[in-house]
Amino acid sequence: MAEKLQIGKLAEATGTKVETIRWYEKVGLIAPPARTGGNYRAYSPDDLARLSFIRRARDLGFSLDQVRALLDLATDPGRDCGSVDELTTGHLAEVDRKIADLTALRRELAILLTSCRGGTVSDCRILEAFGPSTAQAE
Amino acid sequence: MAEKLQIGKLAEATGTKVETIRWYEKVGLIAPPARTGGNYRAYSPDDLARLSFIRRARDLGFSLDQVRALLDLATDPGRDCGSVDELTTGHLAEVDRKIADLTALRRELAILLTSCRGGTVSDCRILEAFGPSTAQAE
DNA sequence: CTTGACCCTCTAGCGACTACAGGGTGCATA
DNA sequence: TATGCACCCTGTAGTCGCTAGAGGGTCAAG
Repeated sequence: MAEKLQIGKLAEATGTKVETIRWYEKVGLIAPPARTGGNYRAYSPDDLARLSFIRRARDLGFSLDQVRALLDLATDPGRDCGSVDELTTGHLAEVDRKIADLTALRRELAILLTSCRGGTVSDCRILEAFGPSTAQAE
Repeated sequence: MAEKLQIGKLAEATGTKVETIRWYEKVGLIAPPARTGGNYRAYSPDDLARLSFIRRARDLGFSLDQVRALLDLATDPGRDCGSVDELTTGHLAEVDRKIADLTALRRELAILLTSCRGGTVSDCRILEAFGPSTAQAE
């Protein structure tokens, strides 16, 4: 048997919080590990590899459902690699869409900011841009 | 007295879902409106203006807490406009950070994709990039 | 008098965690 | 042996900004 890791060590090794690991177990992303006599979770190097995979995919912005799909693909070596490419391409498109949205937002905010010349709220051009009648009693 | 709006009309006029309006009321973003005999919410044009303000700010990506702050500022005409500028500047910086993060992500994903040459999962370069030992039994 | 569109309250769910509260374990040190 | 401390356990509730549903009431038209 290979050496076992306590949850804290696994957390440290993968840059994950302990609670997050327990949560991944709860939602079925990692299997419930063996337990010690004192009921501590005891993880194997395989668990370390799986969690590293998960974290890497999460860092790349994949959702947990997408991670699940990637794990399924990864554990089935005969499967067509095209599915992985597809998933990644879809995710890339999503990221592109978010960047475009944020860039449009950024432009609007920048325009708003150029209109601020100080003074009081009553003649604030930023607030003006928010609606026809901004000031209103509570 | 000005004409009153039912919640559905207010929703339509502001592009908001009915449930969202009730939720804004619950979290104190808009005041509980008058009620009709049948216990229906009856909104004034002032409410319409306030909700429009809220939606506009939300569309610009401000959080509800930030919207609350903006509303507080907007209802206090003597206040220094600089606070509004500050809030907006901070938000813009946040948006810039998100764009930078997503752009870095995008680059990584694009690199990953160029490495896919088809074939089976066992020699998939994308999955390889996810960890030292990707394939693992459940 | 019934149909249908609208409204009401209350509760639970989404994603992906995070943060307790209230306890047990294991090891070192006095 | 006692005690302190770091670590672990379970379970629940909170975060953000809604969204969806159950189970009912209101109102105007046909």
